Amino acid sequence: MKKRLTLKLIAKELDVSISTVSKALRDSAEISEDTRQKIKAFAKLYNYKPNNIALSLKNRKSKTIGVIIPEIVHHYFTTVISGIEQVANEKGYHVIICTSNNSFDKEVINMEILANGSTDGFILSVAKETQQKGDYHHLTEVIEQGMPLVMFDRVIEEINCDKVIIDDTLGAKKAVQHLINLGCKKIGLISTIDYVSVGKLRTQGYLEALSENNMELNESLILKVDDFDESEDEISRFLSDKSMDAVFAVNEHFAIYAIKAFKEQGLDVPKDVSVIAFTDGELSKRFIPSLTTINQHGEEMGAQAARLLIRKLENDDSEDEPFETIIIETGLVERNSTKR
Amino acid sequence: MKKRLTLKLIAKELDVSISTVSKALRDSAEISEDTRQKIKAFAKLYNYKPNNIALSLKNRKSKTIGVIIPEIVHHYFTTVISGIEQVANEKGYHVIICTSNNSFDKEVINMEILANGSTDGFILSVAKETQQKGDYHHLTEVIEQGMPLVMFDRVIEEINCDKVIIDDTLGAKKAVQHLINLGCKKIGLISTIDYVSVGKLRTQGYLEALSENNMELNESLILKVDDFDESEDEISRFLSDKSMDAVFAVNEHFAIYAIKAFKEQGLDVPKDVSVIAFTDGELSKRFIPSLTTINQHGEEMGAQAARLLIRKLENDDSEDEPFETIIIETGLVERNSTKR
DNA sequence: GAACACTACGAAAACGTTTTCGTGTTGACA
DNA sequence: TGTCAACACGAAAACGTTTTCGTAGTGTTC
Repeated sequence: MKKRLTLKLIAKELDVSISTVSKALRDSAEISEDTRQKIKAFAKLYNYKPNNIALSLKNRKSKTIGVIIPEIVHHYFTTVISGIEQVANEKGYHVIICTSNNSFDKEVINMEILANGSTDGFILSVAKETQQKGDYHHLTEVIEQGMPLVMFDRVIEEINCDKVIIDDTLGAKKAVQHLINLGCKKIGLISTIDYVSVGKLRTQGYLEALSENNMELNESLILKVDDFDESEDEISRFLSDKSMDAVFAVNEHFAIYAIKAFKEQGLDVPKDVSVIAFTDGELSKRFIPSLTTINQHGEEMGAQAARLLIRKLENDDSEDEPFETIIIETGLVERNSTKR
Repeated sequence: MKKRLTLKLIAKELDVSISTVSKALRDSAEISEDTRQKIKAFAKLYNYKPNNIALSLKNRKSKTIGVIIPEIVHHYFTTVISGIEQVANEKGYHVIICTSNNSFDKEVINMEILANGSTDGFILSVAKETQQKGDYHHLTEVIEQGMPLVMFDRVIEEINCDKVIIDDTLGAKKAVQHLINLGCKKIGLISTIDYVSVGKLRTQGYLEALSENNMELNESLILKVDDFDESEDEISRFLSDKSMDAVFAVNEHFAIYAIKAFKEQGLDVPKDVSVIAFTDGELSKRFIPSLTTINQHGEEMGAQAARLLIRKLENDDSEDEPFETIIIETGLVERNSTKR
């Protein structure tokens, strides 16, 4: 097992001082051409690489971004991470990822650990439990310590920091407007209960689209799924006697259950009924029929979040710079679950 | 912006020496009950947390595991990460994730950066390009430096280190055996070209299953997909005139294309033909019909890899301990794409 | 009262860097 | 010959810890 080369070792070997070695390697003018060459040659030969930890301690920055997400086994979050990683690496940062598993405690602990020097700033999507609990002390604490924080997707209004979100309401409106443009008259909504913020916002988009088109609101066409595990049955029952010509679902899974239910009723998607979903994942692409969806552009969201964070990190007087909220445009991806 | 509390600051505030503070906080018997209480109270009040970077430098360990994977937007890898994270966190480690994007260069760079103190060891699934190139100098280098390395999934035979893999051949055999048990006589195979190792191994499992059951090998029932992007058409053509009663596909996507093609031929899955896939992902669960699959147990693979790595990290004389290769059992998940 | 053992604390080194400042050696110049 | 600047380098502090060792001060023992 070879020992890692340090400045000290090089200095001893070449019979100069540590400072000389350090300066030579950084091309300081203080060092003569001769010794500089000698030292650099030696360092290269034995593959010297400075110790990141020592540098971090010295510079009081780790060049590392901490990312905390509710869960990693989730296509959308991986696209966000992918976006974060790309711009982070480009700018010489690396990325530590922790999952909170939607647990408040784990979120707090992860933040505390990473805040103790491991990380220069955070990119975070809060855990469901945190949202419900309304306890944000861990967030305010890191902010008070001067660590920049960027929240994305699931953000907390009250916290004063940079944010990157999508316009859920507008996205939902887009989806429903698309259905209306196709000539659909009786459009159902499959959403989640309102305390899940996205459920609420997307429901609002649905309502706005209807009202803007002077279409009557029919409450019986709205389902708010309570228990995810029971959703398949719930949806099937909900769809059984409504004779809709279109459905907007707030996620892929609900859309697929809807299609399944329609099939069982002998209805064809998209001939008899159109289905559109929020969230564009692997499932949407491959399903038969493939799903028309609203794309959340996760990768761009990650990229923007990283850019925002790094800007704060590299700007010394960022203190008094105002916080930004970037809204990522959603996109309509037309596929085969809606008629043309 | 509050400044972070350090031992030095506490010492100054309480008019004792830094060493006294350090010792008091670690409950050293050298310190009198009185001062110990006083210091601990103060530290708690102002929420002192030791600086991880300083500890890393001092202890020459970072308590961090570096994970390098080919891509993160991939359900299987996220399950592995999830497993790694669970056992890592449990044992007080955190996890840095980097993606190589299947690029050799990025894999090398990531390893070099992380190896400079940021990380105590690696868990790695090599990039495709690395596999093709056959250049493993970055792997041997970190090993020589005494950093433990655990490879998973896509491993390199020649590298001497701990490994966690699944038995692709056995898994494939299981799948085909299942089809045979169901009474299928004419079983097709949709695989990848042989230089993708999993394609080769799974093909071998298919062959073994046939021969063990004394079934004749019919080369025309084997498709080796060359170009992933063209695979849909390729599969559709391949399936058009073979009148098989079952197909084993080496991944979800191929299986789905197969089902699509059968449908277009007017065949029903699973009534007329059974389809089974390797890799159990989101897609398999939700597709209609849902897919019978071979599950690779990614989470367990990650957990085992982490356990292996941490054992090496915590064992001082791990030098001469032999390397292990753990084989994760594959499981058969019966769903609706195979008849009962 | 001398010798000794505790007790409770502080000084300093170490981890691997960077950077400021000090200094010995040259050569030029008056 | 004395003064001074330029050059090339080294010593030391600093980042925040832990740990070893040294040592005042106190109390015990014969």
